[in-house]
Amino acid sequence: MSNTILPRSFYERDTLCVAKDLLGKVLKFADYSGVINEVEAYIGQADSACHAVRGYTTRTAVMFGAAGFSYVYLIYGIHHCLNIVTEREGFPAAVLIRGIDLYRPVHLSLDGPGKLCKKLNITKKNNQMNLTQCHDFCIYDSSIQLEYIATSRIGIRVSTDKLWRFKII
DNA sequence: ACCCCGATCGTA
DNA sequence: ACGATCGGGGTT
Repeated sequence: MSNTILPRSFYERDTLCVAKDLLGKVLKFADYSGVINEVEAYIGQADSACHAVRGYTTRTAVMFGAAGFSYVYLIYGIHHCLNIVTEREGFPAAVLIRGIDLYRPVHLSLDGPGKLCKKLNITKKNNQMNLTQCHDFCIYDSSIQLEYIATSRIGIRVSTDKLWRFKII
């Protein structure tokens, strides 16, 4: 398993490429490590499902910022969701981490962005953190190459023609 | 100051 | 397939 932290240049690319490439990579947060197995892409103001569709606001500011930063928000008043900002500065986009196979400190399949954040104790306090410079919160490179499927995004009632959810099979 | 609704989850 | 749930983003 690689110990190389994915650099800014990894995230500062086309969001669909970043999303697919994140499959099989290792999410590290505090004492937790797990292999990413499901993600979704949210891309720019032309994507009506993207939070930034209505432009620059307090909440979406981080999506307009530098790639490789976390975007954590509360959904349904209950669940937190973890995203990683992508693309160049000024272009709002991110990849939602929907599932990981946790292998440290315990083996556990975490399917669903809310469950994932709850188990790892990721909340808004972890919003806007730089994932490219610290071993406490980052994503490690990996040579794992796996097949995946592309589907429409979960819980989204618009743009269902966009197959921007990617899941390892 | 307040209204509205959602990038979910668990149960059926 | 569907309803519970409620914090906070966006607008007044």
